[in-house]
Amino acid sequence: MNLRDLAVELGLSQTTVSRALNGYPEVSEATRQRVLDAARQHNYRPNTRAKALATGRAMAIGHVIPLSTRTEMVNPVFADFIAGASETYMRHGYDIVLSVIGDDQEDRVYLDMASKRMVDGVIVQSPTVDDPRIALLRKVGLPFVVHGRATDLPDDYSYVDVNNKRAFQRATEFLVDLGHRRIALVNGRERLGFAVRRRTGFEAGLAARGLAPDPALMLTDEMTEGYGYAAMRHLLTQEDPPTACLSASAIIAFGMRRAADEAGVRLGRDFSLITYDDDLSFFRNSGDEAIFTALRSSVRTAGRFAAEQLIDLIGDPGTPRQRLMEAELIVGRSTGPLRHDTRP
Amino acid sequence: MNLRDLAVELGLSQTTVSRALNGYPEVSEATRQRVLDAARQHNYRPNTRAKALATGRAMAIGHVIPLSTRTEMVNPVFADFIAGASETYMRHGYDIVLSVIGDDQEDRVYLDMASKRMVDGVIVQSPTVDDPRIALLRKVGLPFVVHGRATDLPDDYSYVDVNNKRAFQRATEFLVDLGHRRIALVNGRERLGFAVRRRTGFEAGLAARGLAPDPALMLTDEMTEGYGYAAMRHLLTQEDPPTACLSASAIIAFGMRRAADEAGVRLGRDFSLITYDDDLSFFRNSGDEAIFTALRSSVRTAGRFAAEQLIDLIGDPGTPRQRLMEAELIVGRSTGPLRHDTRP
DNA sequence: TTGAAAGCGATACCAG
DNA sequence: CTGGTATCGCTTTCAA
Repeated sequence: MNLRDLAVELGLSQTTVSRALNGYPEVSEATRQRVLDAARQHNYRPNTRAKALATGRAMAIGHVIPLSTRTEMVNPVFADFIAGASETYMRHGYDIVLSVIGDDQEDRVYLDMASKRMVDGVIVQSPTVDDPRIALLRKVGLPFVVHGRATDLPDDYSYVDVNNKRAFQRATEFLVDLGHRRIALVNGRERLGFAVRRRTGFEAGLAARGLAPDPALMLTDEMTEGYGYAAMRHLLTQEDPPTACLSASAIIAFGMRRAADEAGVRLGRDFSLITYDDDLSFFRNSGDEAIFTALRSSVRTAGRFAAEQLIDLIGDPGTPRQRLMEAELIVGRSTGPLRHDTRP
Repeated sequence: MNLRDLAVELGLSQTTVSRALNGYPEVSEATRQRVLDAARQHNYRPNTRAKALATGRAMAIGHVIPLSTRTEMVNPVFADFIAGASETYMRHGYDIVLSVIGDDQEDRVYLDMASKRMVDGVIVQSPTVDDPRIALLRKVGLPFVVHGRATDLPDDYSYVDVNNKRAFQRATEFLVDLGHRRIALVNGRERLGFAVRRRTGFEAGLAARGLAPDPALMLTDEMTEGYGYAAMRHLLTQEDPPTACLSASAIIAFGMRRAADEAGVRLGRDFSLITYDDDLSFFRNSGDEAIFTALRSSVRTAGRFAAEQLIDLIGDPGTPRQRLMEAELIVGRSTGPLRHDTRP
């Protein structure tokens, strides 16, 4: 059932039917009702592609999910981010077009998306320190919002991010205040912007308490369970082992926990482990349910924010004004309410 | 740059350019090369929507991700499933349209996808025992492949599934052969088809070794970390506690591991825990790295299979023949090669 | 081997 | 308030 069929059946023109369906004011109420009823009855839905062609808007957002070429694995956090974003999209009638792609060929995808006109905008995940995608997208004129920030680039694009630096600084100070002096940092790869900011926060926290960072306690690698395991074993076998640690992700923390178990080290007693997961949440001695629920609900919130930003950007195509936004989502051990800090 | 621009620039008709680009044989080689070069040079990509409108094929597949209305959370396994599927899609030029939606309103999405003609087929995840979506999709004539099976329905649709029953039976027999007599089953909700088949396998395993199932050791609930934790505590405090357990998912196993830790029970020594995760993999005393890598790579394989099935189904629209397929993916402790059993 | 023209299913401008 | 018609960008007969 398409528009013409419907129009013929109603004895009206396509024009009128279209107007009635899209809420144009110049249609009489009686006609509109008749059209609406018929549409409902026949389960009519406008053909997305035809509509897109006619309006020039795809009503779709592209999400590009990088598949780490080293680990060949998807960060499960993206699922929750998308879940959050889709709440927003649903309200605004946008669809999601997904591309899962090795992080070495992302450029091609963005170019494709732009030139094939299949999406009105894209979300950029996990920016690297000096991310080339941002320039690329700006060049092709595809609206975008970044989840995270590219440290070395000017902040003249839209993003949703959390204050990684401050969070790690706080966590570090917290550990020092508990009496810890030897604190380790098990970080992700520093080509990722957030990993750099986390280290910076860690160092700032130590400095604020008059401590110097020990390079032997600062580890960095791809964020996997195996890395966490290896890191923890490595740390525990040092001659002057740390008594506490900041881990950059839940998955790392799982590995660390396993190594601790094997070594007979009880987390929370013998050793303090703080996990700050996926830009968004903050846990002590991770391993309990909060790590699943709180992390995920905050990632979802970030997804919602990003989607709202992007729709806003697209919605006003005349003015290419950019927006900055920083959402601070720090979630305690129990799933409490989220706090959002927005700066203009 | 669109087709007309390109045609004008080349001094050819749109028809010829289109034919050259799409590999039609009646174009002279010289012309084709000229067109191809110009297209590459101008970074020309056909407008997806126009193409879809003209051909009647969207070149897109719908994936509907259910968001459990109870836990409000996305099963991270879907990410890997989609990653696998997208390898296949990419090769065939299909895009993915994603809908994340509460499991109470899935019907609407499928209807929408069908009538809005935005996808050529869909993947159905986590079928329930008597899943209404299957009849719905068949009615609207949208090609689909199910990841899993709907137990109570005839097998006259395409699916990719693993032999849950046999896997649980084997695992159970394995535990009995190790000397265990009191074995627990921490299962998912039995409205899901695979949960039923897992229990059946568990019971069959016990029966095969001459043991009777004890209802007190058979738990069922939504698969969360908290449930695993509660289940383990519950099991350990019984008057005649089990010495081994089958868990239905990694996330449950995490919770059980936490409870075991707290109770001072060492997995693999005091208590044997086998996790069979997300229809696809099989682990002993879960918690090591294999659980992440092996699980995920097998889920990806399932995604690839499903995508191939679906494309095959779509590809031959004349014959509505259905295909059955059962992939058996059993992965041991270390990430070994996958074994695939396909029966026609 | 090439080109003109008719759709595909909607929107939007211009008349009436 | 309603309708005719051009248009979006591409594919696909049908003619030449």
